[in-house]
Amino acid sequence: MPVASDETRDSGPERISEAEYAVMESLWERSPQTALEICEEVCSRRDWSLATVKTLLSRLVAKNAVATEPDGRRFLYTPLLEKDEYTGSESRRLVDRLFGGRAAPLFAQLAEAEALTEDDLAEMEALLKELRK
Amino acid sequence: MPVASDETRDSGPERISEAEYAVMESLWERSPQTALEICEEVCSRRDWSLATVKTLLSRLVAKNAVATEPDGRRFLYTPLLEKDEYTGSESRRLVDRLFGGRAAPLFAQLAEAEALTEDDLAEMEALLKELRK
DNA sequence: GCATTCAGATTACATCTGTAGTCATCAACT
DNA sequence: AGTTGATGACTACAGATGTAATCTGAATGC
Repeated sequence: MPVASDETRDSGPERISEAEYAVMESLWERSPQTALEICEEVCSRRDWSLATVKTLLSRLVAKNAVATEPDGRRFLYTPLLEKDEYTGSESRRLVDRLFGGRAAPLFAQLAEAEALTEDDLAEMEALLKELRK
Repeated sequence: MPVASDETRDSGPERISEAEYAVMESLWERSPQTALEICEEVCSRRDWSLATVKTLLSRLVAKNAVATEPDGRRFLYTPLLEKDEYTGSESRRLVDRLFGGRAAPLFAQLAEAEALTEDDLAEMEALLKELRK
């Protein structure tokens, strides 16, 4: 029997690192963008060089998190990974890892740390009411 | 003016990695414990060798997250970093990074992902009521 | 007292991450 | 057409992490 055509496995979306996330944020804000445009937005904030952004972009492309489209001799980058998809899976990871999958203790934790604003409370109340309907 | 006595800086508790966290979990569950006892609890679950646990323990000691106390020729390990301290700071990190410091969108996210159980909802309602008093 | 054994300490090593520098290429300007 | 500048590709390199194997010294069994 022939060797199965491997190397096509996806094994779930690869995780993206914190630095890579900064690049994604820029792309979620506006896309497509060139490497230079992204750098203009994030390089000063993070004190990065353009080269750093380019490296992060190629890693993101390798991870299938952003797509490239040629535009003359440069590339336009577009996010493939959606922001909600990312924040959702990271949030679930945290809840699973730290709170055994239960969200309530996380909430209690944030309350104790006084990390909940008045607005948060109001929004969450509204959300709860909505979920209960 | 003399050079400030540096090298005593703490610069905040060092972050602990995911593998290290597994060891901390065991110690939070019960402490003090020996390296072997910890391994008995986590090695099978994570498919680790005792050597791995020992490495992680020394890194945790270096990071000031656990304390050692000699017991004959081996050590008893005790957590220095409290569980709440850790989960609290990790939770805040996530909220800051992904949701601009606002907790409400995190809950919206979890709700959308159907990561909220009935119990969670009830507990959160109770907690909200409590916070509002 | 000497061999065995059981710690912790030291060393190993591949991968991932942060952060760039350098190379090769292609278009554009003079 | 040759030089210059802009771009992505390739290379670099240190520190963190995952995952151990090996070394070393002390306790213990004869």
